[in-house]
Amino acid sequence: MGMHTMGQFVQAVEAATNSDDLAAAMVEICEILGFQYFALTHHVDILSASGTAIRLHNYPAQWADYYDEQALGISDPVHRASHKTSLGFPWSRMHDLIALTAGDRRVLALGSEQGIGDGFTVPANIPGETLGSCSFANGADRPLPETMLPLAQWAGLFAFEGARRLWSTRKIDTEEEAPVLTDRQRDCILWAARGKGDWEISRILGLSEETVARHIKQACERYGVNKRTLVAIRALFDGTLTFTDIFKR
Amino acid sequence: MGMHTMGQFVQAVEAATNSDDLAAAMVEICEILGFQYFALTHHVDILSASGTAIRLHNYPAQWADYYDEQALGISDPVHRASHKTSLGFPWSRMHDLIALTAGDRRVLALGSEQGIGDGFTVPANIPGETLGSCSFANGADRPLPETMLPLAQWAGLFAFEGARRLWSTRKIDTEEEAPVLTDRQRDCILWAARGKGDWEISRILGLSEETVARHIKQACERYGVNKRTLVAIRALFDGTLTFTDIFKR
DNA sequence: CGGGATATGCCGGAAAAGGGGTATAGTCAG
DNA sequence: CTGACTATACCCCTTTTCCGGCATATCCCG
Repeated sequence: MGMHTMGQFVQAVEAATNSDDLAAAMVEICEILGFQYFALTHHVDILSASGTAIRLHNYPAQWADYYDEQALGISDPVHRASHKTSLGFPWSRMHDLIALTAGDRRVLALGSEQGIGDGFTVPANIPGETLGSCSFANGADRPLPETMLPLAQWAGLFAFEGARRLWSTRKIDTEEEAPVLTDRQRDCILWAARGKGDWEISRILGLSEETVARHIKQACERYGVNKRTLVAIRALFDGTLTFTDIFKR
Repeated sequence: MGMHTMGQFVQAVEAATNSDDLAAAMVEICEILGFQYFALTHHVDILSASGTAIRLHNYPAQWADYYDEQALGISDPVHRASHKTSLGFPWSRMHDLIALTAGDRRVLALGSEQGIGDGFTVPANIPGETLGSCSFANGADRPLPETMLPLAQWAGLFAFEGARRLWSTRKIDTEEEAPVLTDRQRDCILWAARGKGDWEISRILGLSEETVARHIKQACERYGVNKRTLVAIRALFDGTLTFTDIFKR
């Protein structure tokens, strides 16, 4: 196969002006890659996020309905796994990424009954944005097209970018930007995230307790939140802090 | 070309037991894809993050030294752009992602003088982890191998995953078993992570304020911590909560 | 049945965090 | 040089959180 057909996919996605165009391109690329189904989605409870969240798929209607009713979008093991890596993964390897609960296995078994067997999910993680992914899947009787997975990785991300454009999720043109903390603010939030109180932090950083409180307060203002718990989580989410920062040493 | 050579790359990366093995595999895949240089890196100031951060490249030494001295790892326009997307991008398209400052152009021009012309960068963003990327580049006289970019996307991510394994970025969670929270404890921690106070949570869940405080207190005990900020972060880290849970609308 | 875990309520004091000002000094870009 | 931003420090006051203990009702499991 080749780059030729991929070129057509690129053109189709870039030319898409609505979700139907994008869906058509996805159906074609599925054909080429050797998949029956695709699902391009933000990881949210779609019923409560109607409209604003990316959501495009050609799964069997019955499965999609059940999925929405149960609000699986927020607990789906496939989605959880996609938060642990940036590389696409076959569903059969999910247990390398997350611990599967009994409920997870039930969901997977149920999907299998509904005609969704093995699949390949491409994470689409962007710091500070709603997490998303593009999944490709086949019926239980049809194996994954192993050799196509590298191209599926690319096609999935390219399609997700196309969806972001269509849903106007990209923030470059808008004025709102991810808050940037000063070094001191970040230091203080880091120690707060480690569970230290203001007084402890002041000893660690050699500041007065008041100054620590001030830095944390101002960090909260930048994120537009009013609790240090939330500022720490937001900083974690957009990459200002990382788990390794917090737990190391 | 094909999947055959990609298969060898997969084997080489998976078999790698140290960074030299990985570097050798990268050199080979660069050859195949049509690039001279690669850079697999966490986006940090490498001089102050010695040892723990992923960092592997075959850039000209002179450029790398300059880069480190100036601590470009944290302000590099290529890195900033890679925080805005999950899809690999040619450097010539960077301005679609971020606004390039005068300083950015200076860095790019300087790189060009040092033998780094156009390149292709694959973002590797994972929530809660240090942001990273894998870049492929050529000298100024050599154009990007356009048709290879989809495979470069995959190879870059695969290599980054290999690097994460070698640098043991994912190992922290195997130390101790994650405490299990009761449903109510989890509910309360979830709302606390969303920045709600006990009184608000009590209204949301239909409990008394005291009971909410009690659940949170007991959740803290299970994690062996003494602050709600830390319990929320620990729960996020071990998957008891997810960013999607917290930010879902 | 009895023990353990869970969920719920309440009290009170000590400590911490949130929200409002004010002020000085340094840095850096325009 | 000026103005914006940063880092530092202090004050006051209110609200929230933390910590101890106490008490009841449910449910499941052996």
